[in-house]
Amino acid sequence: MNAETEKLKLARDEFVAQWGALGSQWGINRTMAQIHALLMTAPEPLTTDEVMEELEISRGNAHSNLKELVAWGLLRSVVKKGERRDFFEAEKDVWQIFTIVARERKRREIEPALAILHKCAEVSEGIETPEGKAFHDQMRALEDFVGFASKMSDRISSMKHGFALQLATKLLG
Amino acid sequence: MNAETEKLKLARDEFVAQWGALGSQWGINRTMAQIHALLMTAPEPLTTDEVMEELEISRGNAHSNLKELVAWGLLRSVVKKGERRDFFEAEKDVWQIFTIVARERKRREIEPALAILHKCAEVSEGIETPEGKAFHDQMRALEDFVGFASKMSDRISSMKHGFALQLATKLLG
DNA sequence: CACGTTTTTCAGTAAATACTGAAAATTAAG
DNA sequence: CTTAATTTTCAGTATTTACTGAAAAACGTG
Repeated sequence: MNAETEKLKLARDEFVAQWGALGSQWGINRTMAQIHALLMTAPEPLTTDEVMEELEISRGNAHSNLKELVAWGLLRSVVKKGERRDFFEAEKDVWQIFTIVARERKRREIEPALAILHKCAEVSEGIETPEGKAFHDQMRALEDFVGFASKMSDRISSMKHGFALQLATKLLG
Repeated sequence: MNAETEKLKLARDEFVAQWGALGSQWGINRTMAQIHALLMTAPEPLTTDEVMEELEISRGNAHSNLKELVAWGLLRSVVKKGERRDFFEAEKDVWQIFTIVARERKRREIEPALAILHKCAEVSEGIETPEGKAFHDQMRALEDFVGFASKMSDRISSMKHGFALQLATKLLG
């Protein structure tokens, strides 16, 4: 292996390791983030066994995290002609990755929050004590804000990359 | 206790419990989210002992999570005249809460990611193999996007609530 | 359908994270 | 300085979450 290939391997290993560590900060588990990093920087789709070997993890672990990533839409499973095994490839387009993550976070974080806030605003409607009014108002304010953020997220996610960029540039200017 | 007060207590307990459960989905621990919910809906600042009693948690637990929330800027510790104990009150303004959370997430999630991406783009600069070029390009694309998102976050967070709302409304219209 | 290959499941275990409770440190007031 | 109130620390423990490895199921081929 020549010097350049060696250098690339080191950089890529670094990326995989660090991206995995970052995953913990986000709600994502380390292995899942590592697999994502590995496949985002893989020239070709990989099999489960290749992922297992590269990251030194068990089959069960590789399998469940690959499935999870496919469920998110961050990976696709592809079939190669004359091959029985599944291959996995990552979505590499940054705007696509962003919209997928935004949509998933909305589903898992925003929508449940909205449901709670709505219910609490509902049941505290019409309580006449000052404390009751304050609670109700606080729930409504939170509900309105989160609902608004949710709509924003949808709008931006459904934009074409170029349009979002143009709009954002205007915002930053 | 009359019917209305009872109803409010139930609604508030529900909110605290559910907000805590949601916390897990985010990277935040359950107790921290519960304390935040409790104080966001408290008519008056509370002491550590009151938080302990309300949530049935230990002193150590209450203490460390209160400190963490103060560090985030989501709680303030206030002194009452003639009282030795610390009281804690929550920031209740939704726009303030949003900017605090956005700033903290940026610091903990975006900035470390940027550092990694920048370093990996750096060290893979100039590798002449196709794989090296592809890796470098991917790192740059990610770095650019994340850097851009970071700037956007700053801009929006530093806006006045009214202005952000107005701008967003235009965006949604 | 029988057999090798690949995927999926899951009970048991390991690792990471959060919590308790009591002791130590700090603070304020006489 | 002494004492009592309060805050902080932290070793030990509990809980949650993630991982392993092997067995079972599903798949595809002759």
